[in-house]
Amino acid sequence: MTKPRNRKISQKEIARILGVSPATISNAFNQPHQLSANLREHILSECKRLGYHGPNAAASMLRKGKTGNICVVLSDSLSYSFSDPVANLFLEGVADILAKNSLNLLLIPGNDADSPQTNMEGFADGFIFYGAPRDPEIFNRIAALDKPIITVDFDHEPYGSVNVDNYEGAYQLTRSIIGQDTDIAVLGLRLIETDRVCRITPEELLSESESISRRRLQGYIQAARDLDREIPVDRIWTIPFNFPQYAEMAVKEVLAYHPRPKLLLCMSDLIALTAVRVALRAGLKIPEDIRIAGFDGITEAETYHPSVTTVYQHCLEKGHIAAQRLIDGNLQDKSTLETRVILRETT
Amino acid sequence: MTKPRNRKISQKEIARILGVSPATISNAFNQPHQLSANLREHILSECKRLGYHGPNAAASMLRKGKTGNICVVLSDSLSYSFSDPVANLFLEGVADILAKNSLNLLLIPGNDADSPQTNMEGFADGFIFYGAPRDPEIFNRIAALDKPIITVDFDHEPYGSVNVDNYEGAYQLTRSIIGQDTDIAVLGLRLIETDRVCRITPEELLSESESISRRRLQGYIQAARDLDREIPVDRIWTIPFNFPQYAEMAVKEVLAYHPRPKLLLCMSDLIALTAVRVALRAGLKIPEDIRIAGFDGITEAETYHPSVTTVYQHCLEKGHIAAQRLIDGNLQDKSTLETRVILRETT
DNA sequence: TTGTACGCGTTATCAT
DNA sequence: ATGATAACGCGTACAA
Repeated sequence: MTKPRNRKISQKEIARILGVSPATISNAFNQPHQLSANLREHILSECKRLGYHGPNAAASMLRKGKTGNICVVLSDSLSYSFSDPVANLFLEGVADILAKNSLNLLLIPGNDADSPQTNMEGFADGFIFYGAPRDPEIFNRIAALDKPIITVDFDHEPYGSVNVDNYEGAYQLTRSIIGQDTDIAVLGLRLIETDRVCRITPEELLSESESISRRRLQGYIQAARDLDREIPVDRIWTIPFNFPQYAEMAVKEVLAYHPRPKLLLCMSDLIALTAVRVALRAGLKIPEDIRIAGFDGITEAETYHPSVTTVYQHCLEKGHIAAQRLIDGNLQDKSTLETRVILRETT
Repeated sequence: MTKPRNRKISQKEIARILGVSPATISNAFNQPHQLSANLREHILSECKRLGYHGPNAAASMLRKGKTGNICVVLSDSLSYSFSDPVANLFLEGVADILAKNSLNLLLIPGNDADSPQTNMEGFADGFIFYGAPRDPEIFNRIAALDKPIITVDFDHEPYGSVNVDNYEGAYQLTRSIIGQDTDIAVLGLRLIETDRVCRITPEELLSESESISRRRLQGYIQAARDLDREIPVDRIWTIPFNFPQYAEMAVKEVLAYHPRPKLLLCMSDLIALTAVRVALRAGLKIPEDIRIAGFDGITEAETYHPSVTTVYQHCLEKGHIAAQRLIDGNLQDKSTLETRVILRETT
C-alpha cells in the first residue's frame, strides 16, 4: 500500500512553532499545575490546531517506564472466555476499578495455540491471571517480566491470589439438597485432560489437583460421605468445555444411565440449565423425577423456568479485589471469598 | 510499596557482556537470517541465562513506529459486547486473521463514560470499528491519529467498511413467513435513543437513520407493504439493550396487546429466544398461537426447542474480511455481506 | 514559571 | 556475517 503519509508532528516541533520549550508542552499535557492556566490553554488549543494529539505513546512509555495498562491473562481463548458469563462478570469488576484509576484493560488469551510472536505483555504494567493459563508457558513468560502479578482462582507461589471457596460451596450445597437421595450423579467440567464427554476412572478420581472442578468435586463427595451416602465414580461425568453442546451430550448419557440418578450436581449453571432443558424435553418432571443444581449463580439461573438451585460466587467483587490489590501493590495476600447456597425450584 | 527492583538488563549490556554489538543481539531476535545459526543460538541461550527476555516493547515500538497490535473499537462497554454472541463470533473472526499475521488484538470500549485518560489507542497500528461507538467522540479521537481504519456495520466517510444487508434480510424473512397474518408486531433493538422498553411514535418512525435496526425495520415494513399488509406503528416495540430482562418486559407487553399479534418479528435471536420462552410459559402454542422469528443466526436459535426461524448473517466471516482488509491496506472498499433466511419450528 | 540537556533501549543504515 | 552510529519522541533533573 502506498502511504505517502507525512510523519506526525512532534512535541519538539510544536514547541519551536509556539516559541516555548518542549518541556512546557510536556507539562501542559502531564503536569497542568506546572504552568499558568492561560499558557496551558493556549498550548492545548494550538496543539489541536496543528494536529498534535498528545505525547507519542511509545516515547512516553519508554521514558516513564509505565504504560498505564493492566493486563488480564485469560485461561483460554478470547472467545471461550467471552462466552462464559462468569468470566464476563469478573472482567467487568476488573474494568470498574481500572477505570477509576485511569488505567486501561488489556486482554491476553491463555491458549498459546497460534499466538502472535509480538509479545503484548510488554505493554502492561501488571497482570491478573484469571485461572491458570491452559498453556503454562504463558505464565512463565510473563512471570519472567518481573512485574506485579495477582492470580485468581488458582495459586502459584509466591504470588498473591484471590480465590473462591469452591470446596465449601459444593459441600454446603450437597448437604442442603441431598435429602433421601442415593442415586446421585455429578456433571463436572474439565475434571480430566480430554476433549471428550465421558466418565472418569477410579484412578483419575484419586489424582491430586487443586483445580476449581476438583475442589467442587471433593466438596460433593465429602458432603455425601458425611451423610453416609456415596457418589460412585461411574456416576461422575466430565465435559471438556462449558458449552451447551457438550453439556447436552453428557446430560443425555446421565439420563440414560440405569437407575436414573435422582440428583444431578452440575459444576456450572450453564451445565445445569442445559440439564434442566434436556430433562424437561425428555418428559421428566423437575424436581419430582430428577433434581438439578448448578454452580456460580449467574442471572439466568434465577430467571429460568424453573429457577435453578446454585452456589452463588461473588464474581464482580472478585474482579474488584484482584484489580485493587494489584493497584495498591498488595501483592502477597491470599484471600478466599465465601459462597452462598441458593435453593430454588429445581431442587 | 517498596520495590527495590533492579532495572532490567538491556540489549546494550548484554552485547557488552557477550562481546558482540547491540545490533547483533537485535538481529538475533528480529532477523534470524542475518547471522549464523550458531551465533544466534548462543546469543539466545545466553540472553535467557542472563535474564534478558527480548527487546523492550516501548523502545522497539518507538524505533519501528509499529506496535504489532490491531485494535477493535467496540460500540459499547466490554461486558455488553462480550455478552453478545454475535459480537463474540465477529471478534473470533478478527482474532483468527490477526493470529495468522502475528498481530495482537486490542479491545477498546465505545462508551466513554469513565474512560481512562491514558489513551490506549496509541498502542495500535490500525482500527476496526465494530458498530458506531456509542460515544461519537471516540471515533473522532481515533480518526485524528491518521492510522488505518475499517468500519463494520456502519459507514463513515471516507473509510472502507464491511456491512451486512440488513434490509434485504429482513425483507426476505418477512416475505417468507408472513402467510395470511395481519396481526404483526415488531420487537426492535434500540430503535430510538431511550433506556426504556416502549413503543415508538409515528414521528420517530419517519426518522432517517442508517442504523442496523432501522434497516431491518424498513425491510419488515416494505415486505409487508408489498404484500398489501401493514405493520402499524403502535405494534412496534423497542428495547434499549439486547438482554433477556428487557426482551422479557417487551414480550409481555406484546402478548398483552389486543388483539394479540400472530407474528412477532424480533430484531435479534436473543430477543426471539426470550419471546419463545415467555410465550410458552404463558401457555401459548408455537407456532399455532403465535409465530416468532429472530435475526442473526446464533447457534442457540438452532438448538433451542422449538428451533427458531431467523436470518443468518456471516459473523465470523465479517471478522475475517475486516481484519484481512486492514492488514492488506485495502482501506477504500465497501462490501456488503448477504444474509440467508432459515425457516424453523417457530414459524 | 519556563528552558536546557541528557538518556530511556532499540533498530535501520551503512560500512566493514 | 558483524559492528558503529544515529535517530525515534519524550520526561525529568536542574538551572535560570
